[in-house]
Amino acid sequence: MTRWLSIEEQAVWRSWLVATSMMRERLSQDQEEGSGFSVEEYGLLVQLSEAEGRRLRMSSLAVLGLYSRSRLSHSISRLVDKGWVTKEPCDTDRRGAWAVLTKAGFEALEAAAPIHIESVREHLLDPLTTEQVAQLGQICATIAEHLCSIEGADTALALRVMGGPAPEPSK
Amino acid sequence: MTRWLSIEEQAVWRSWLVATSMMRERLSQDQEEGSGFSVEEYGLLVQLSEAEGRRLRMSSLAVLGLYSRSRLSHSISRLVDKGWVTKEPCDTDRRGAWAVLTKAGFEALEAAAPIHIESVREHLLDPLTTEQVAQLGQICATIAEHLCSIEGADTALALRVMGGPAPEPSK
DNA sequence: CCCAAGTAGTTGACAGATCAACTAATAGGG
DNA sequence: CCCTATTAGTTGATCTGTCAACTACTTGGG
Repeated sequence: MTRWLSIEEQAVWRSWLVATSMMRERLSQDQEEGSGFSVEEYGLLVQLSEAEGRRLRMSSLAVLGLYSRSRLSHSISRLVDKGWVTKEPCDTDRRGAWAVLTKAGFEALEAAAPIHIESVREHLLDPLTTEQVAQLGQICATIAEHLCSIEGADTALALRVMGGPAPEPSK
Repeated sequence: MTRWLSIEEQAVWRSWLVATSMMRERLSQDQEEGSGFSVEEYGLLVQLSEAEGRRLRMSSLAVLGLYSRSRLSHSISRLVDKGWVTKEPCDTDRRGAWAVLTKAGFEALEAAAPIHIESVREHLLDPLTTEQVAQLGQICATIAEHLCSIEGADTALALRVMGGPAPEPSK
């Protein structure tokens, strides 16, 4: 027995679709015009830049960046080619590998950040009232938490930045 | 002079990123498991199904579905191969082409709809309070409208379903 | 009536993402 | 200590999306 969407719910859903997809596209566009990398790569570099020693194990980075292992592997290879990242073997687990942000990578990130931020402000935060921004934060956090609770436990790691202290890494 | 994001703003932005990307992924997964097509294809078929005569000119469909011409052309070819859609020449403009939903396409859509709806409810609507759903609708509509106003005029067409009567098509 | 400019749509080359299969190393129960 | 199950990461085939170039048709000014 399908519980169909009411007109209002449909409207909410469609505006969600339009807003998220247009926002994603606009961000990509702004980003790629200014800096040499895509929004996705930007996200990875940010994660690395915030990590201790500007390095993360591949699998942690995959979780934090919501990447599949395979996608990450391919992406990182490209970043290595561009010189933003290097890979180092892991002493304590010889299967493992560290992805390490290079100096050049960090500088590229610093250069790109203002463009990114400006785009976020202009297209997401500025058009909303302060109250709406707060509501949006609450709403997205709820949705994200709900989705995390469904998936594997450690996906929740991706939320660690979203408030509260960082949970202990799972390994 | 970059106006950096406050901690709270950062949290909002990141939860937006996580929520939108996880939501998209989950929806794809639920969808593809049950029906034979992707969320994107689903969107196109819905647009066709709602149009008069279950047909749309390629360019209108591109606007409504937020597709580039090229992407649409490729996607429609695939849908034609699968038998969900056919293409018909346009009498009044011999450059033009109609994308027409087939009977099989409509049936596939009907079969997929409950899965789609269920996923939207479960992951987006249900975890939120009624009030939050309303807020989210308002927020997304604002963002979408803002983005539309930046881009070309006719992108606004994509919003026609979001409430209010349909504006006159631009041509 | 003609010609330039614009529009509709397609195409093919390329970049990025997904998927399944693979190697290599660790972990843990007997 | 071994043997299986699990985890880390990579690879290559395939699919989808993007971009720029292209054909074909329409439109509107002179």
